[in-house]
Amino acid sequence: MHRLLLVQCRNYCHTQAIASNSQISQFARLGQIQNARRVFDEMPKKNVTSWNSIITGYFQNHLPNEGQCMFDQMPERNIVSWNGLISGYVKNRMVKEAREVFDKMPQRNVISWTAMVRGYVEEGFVEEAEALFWQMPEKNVVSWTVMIGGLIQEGRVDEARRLYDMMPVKDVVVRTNMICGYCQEGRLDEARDLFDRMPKKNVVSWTAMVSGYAQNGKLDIARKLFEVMPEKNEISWTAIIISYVQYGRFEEAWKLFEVMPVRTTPACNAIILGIGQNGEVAKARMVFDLLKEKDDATWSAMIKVYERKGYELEALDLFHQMQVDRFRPNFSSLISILSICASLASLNYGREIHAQLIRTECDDDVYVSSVLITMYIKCGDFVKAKLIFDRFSPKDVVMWNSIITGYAQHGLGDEALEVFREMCSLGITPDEVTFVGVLSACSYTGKVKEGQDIFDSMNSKYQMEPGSAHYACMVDMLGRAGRLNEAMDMINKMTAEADAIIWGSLMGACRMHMNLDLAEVAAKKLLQLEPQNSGPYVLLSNIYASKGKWADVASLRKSMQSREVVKSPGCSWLEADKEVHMFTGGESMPHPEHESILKILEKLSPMLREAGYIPDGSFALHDVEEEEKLHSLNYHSEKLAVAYGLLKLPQGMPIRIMKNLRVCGDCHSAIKLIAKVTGREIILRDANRFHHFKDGHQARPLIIASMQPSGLEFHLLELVS
DNA sequence: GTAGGGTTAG
Repeated sequence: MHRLLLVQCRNYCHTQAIASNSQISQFARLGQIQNARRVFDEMPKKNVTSWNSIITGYFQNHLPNEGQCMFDQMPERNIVSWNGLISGYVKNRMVKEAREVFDKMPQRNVISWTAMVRGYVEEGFVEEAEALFWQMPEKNVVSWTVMIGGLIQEGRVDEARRLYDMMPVKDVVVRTNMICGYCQEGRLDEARDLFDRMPKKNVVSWTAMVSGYAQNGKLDIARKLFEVMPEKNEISWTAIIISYVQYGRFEEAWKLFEVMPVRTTPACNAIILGIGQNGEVAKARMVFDLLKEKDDATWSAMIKVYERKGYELEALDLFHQMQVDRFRPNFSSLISILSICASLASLNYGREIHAQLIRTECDDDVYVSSVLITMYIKCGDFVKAKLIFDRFSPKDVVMWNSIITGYAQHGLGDEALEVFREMCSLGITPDEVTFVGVLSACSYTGKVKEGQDIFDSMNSKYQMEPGSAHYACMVDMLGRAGRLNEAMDMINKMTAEADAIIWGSLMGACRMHMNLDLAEVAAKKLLQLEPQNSGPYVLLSNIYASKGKWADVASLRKSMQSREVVKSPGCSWLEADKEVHMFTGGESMPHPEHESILKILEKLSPMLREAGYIPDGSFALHDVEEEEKLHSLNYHSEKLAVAYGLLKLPQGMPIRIMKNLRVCGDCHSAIKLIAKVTGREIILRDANRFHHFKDGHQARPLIIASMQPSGLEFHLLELVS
């Protein structure tokens, strides 16, 4: 009787220990190492498995020191304990420590060897892995699989196949691995052959084959296979959705996303990026909000969408929120935020992000450096931009493009051409973007001859077919120079249809040179291509009004109303007295000091006229009486901002203004003269580029320390909210 | 499902 009780008691204790050990592992897997430890501590009788479980738990939770410490304290060890230590170090990317354990352990089995081979494979030390693999006293299907995986990882698929053929016994895992290897190299037929000959397929092998087709652009085959696979899991769904997004097939991606049974984080991340970049920003945000388990990529996907779609403030807000939710700013979110600093010309915030990149050692990267260069240039700090550019080596074409485009945007045509020539002399082949940069530099600075030569060289020297952006530059260049007929010839010469940007360039040039006939042609084309763009309506209406064709004016008005075309309100801002002041055209939202601003403009008026200023009503957007039209010109936001700068900023300090739209032609000539008669330097950044005014010229920019004083982003947030 | 080695998405 006693004996029976004792046995029962032992069984009970044994069962209890199993339950507790299992709990330890479960907690550890969930990342709750403290709970795991509590269960461990509370066990009345721990066995070697309890110790092994808690040690593995520490390594899983990236606490290798604690794991080693527990190992050192163990009352007894078995081979599982030693193997656990090896794989623990491997998981923590400490292959050297793993090897020390491997060399020190009293006995090894096939698992010890395989774990060690795996350790080398993970670190990319495939030579070491191979050496060890061939020394193994015995191999099993797992060991072969690990080695084959290492070779595949290195792109050595044929060698992997040789090993695969040598294996005495193959199972579904190694077959799937080999299939993936072929898929990664785009060798789909060989993958498919293995797949078809598999004696037993599982969901993983199906998914591997589906994703193999999908990743190689064979989406329709992938989809067919996906439809017929006997069982799907979240990974299968995610794989095909991500591929649809990657190949720009957002509709199909969304349709599948809607019906997938379990939505995973990677699928949501891809969908946010896909539909967001496709313009459905609100829907993307909905997916973002509904996703409970966000990861780094979720946040950066949404931030990127906001950045790409021009929602700067929302992006900054989310970037802030991301950190409130304890996500460290990651590489891709920092890049998005840098682009936003560039578009807001917020140098100080940009510098902060730069510092953050340096701290996290993410700055030594060709991609980051290019974005940094763009940021510094758009914020007006050429010196810093050039410094980063000069220091980085080797530069890729994107980095060259960053600096060339940057110079172009500041009207520094000579510098842009110089860098372009340097690039070519170093043997870097320019791409489409390079030519857009160089041609626009030529256009802004009136270098028609150089521009034409470079345009011609695209085809003759680089075998590159000019695209619509290049034609737009040429039309702009010829148009600015007043060679409107040549610009029109350029358009007619195009093989493809001219787009809205090209006709817009022609229209702008016609307006500049008062060629009403061609302007009408361009505006009518533009009307068809962009019915929501208010520009051509206004211009046509002005043309008709100037000819007294009032019936045409009225019908334009009508179609504008029926299509609900609205002119997006112009808005300029500048910093004075440590505050950002915003100006809108018209009188709907006057600045508190509106009266004083008007007085300044009134005072300036005779001085400007004397300096040769003729108000140009053709830029005004209403077909009102001429007198009134000229009056409303004075209300353009950029002029108000300049006047306010004159009022508030001390003499000698440059007046820096930003505008959300392109500066109007009248304001351009007026501000040029304001700079002259007041002796002030004025830097205006509009939606398109920078304008530097000094001594009555569109000046060459000096080095500008800061385009925008501190705190802009937060002021903007306040202004909007 | 008590502890140690391998496959599919990112």
